[in-house]
Amino acid sequence: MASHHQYSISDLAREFDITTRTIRYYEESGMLCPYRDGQTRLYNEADRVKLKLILRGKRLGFSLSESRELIEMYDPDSDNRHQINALLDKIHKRREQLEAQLHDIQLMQEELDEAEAKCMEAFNDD
Amino acid sequence: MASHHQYSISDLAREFDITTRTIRYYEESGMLCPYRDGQTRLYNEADRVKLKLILRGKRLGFSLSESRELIEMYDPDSDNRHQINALLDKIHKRREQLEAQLHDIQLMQEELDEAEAKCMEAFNDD
DNA sequence: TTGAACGTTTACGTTAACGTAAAGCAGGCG
DNA sequence: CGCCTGCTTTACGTTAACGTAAACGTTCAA
Repeated sequence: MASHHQYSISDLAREFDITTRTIRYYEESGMLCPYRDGQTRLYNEADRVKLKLILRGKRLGFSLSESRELIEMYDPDSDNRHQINALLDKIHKRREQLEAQLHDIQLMQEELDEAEAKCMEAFNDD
Repeated sequence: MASHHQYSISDLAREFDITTRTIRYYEESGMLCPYRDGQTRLYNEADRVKLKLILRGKRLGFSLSESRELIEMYDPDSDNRHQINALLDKIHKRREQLEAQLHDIQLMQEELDEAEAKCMEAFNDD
């Protein structure tokens, strides 16, 4: 059912507005392992999604290794109970972090409201 | 109206769970300039709030200089229209960033729900 | 009075996340 | 054929945000 797209490294670089160096660096760090046609890297849809997740993690302030942990949760290689419990624990902690972050964002948004109002006010005082 | 508290550098370090080096580094970067009693730094409530803002910015994935920009918006030194317009522009852009970030968080929360469900499922399959 | 417990400065070290430059191979085109 | 475009590798450089160590000055309780 479709979506057997192939992407070159610069296709992805263009789409996500990053450099090819960045993509290769993510591969160096073991976060991507594209198929090779000879020397040339060929990326499929799964690779593309992974890259997207990495970049979203980055926007959320996660380090690469933190993002890797998150992404590894979706890999179907969890085989024993101990692993699964560790994963559930990670999920729980991550969720707490996100909620704290949500709170931070709400606070900052309120303050942006105030700051904006203050600017407007200063604008009318002449 | 009180709140003329004084804090030592390690008071703040303890409260926010960071090192004194970190606090001094923020001063080096021009984000804090505490009162001095001789050589010794003495921080007041305003300094404490500033530090809190810096750390919140950090949790939100902002660099120090980005946080500085945000904090400077609250300093009452904006004197001309050009400045104010620039500030309003910054506020607008920051708000867009925050909304994108909110979206990212929501997505990630949904995925955490799914991941958790998947784990639970694997847990029941025995 | 001495020795912890706090503070200070100066200065070099470290890590993550790339940037950048050099040198080279593969394919298409005028 | 020569050149351009796009890919590759290797490898050293860079910046932010501190860590860490050395050497020194207070203060205060035993």
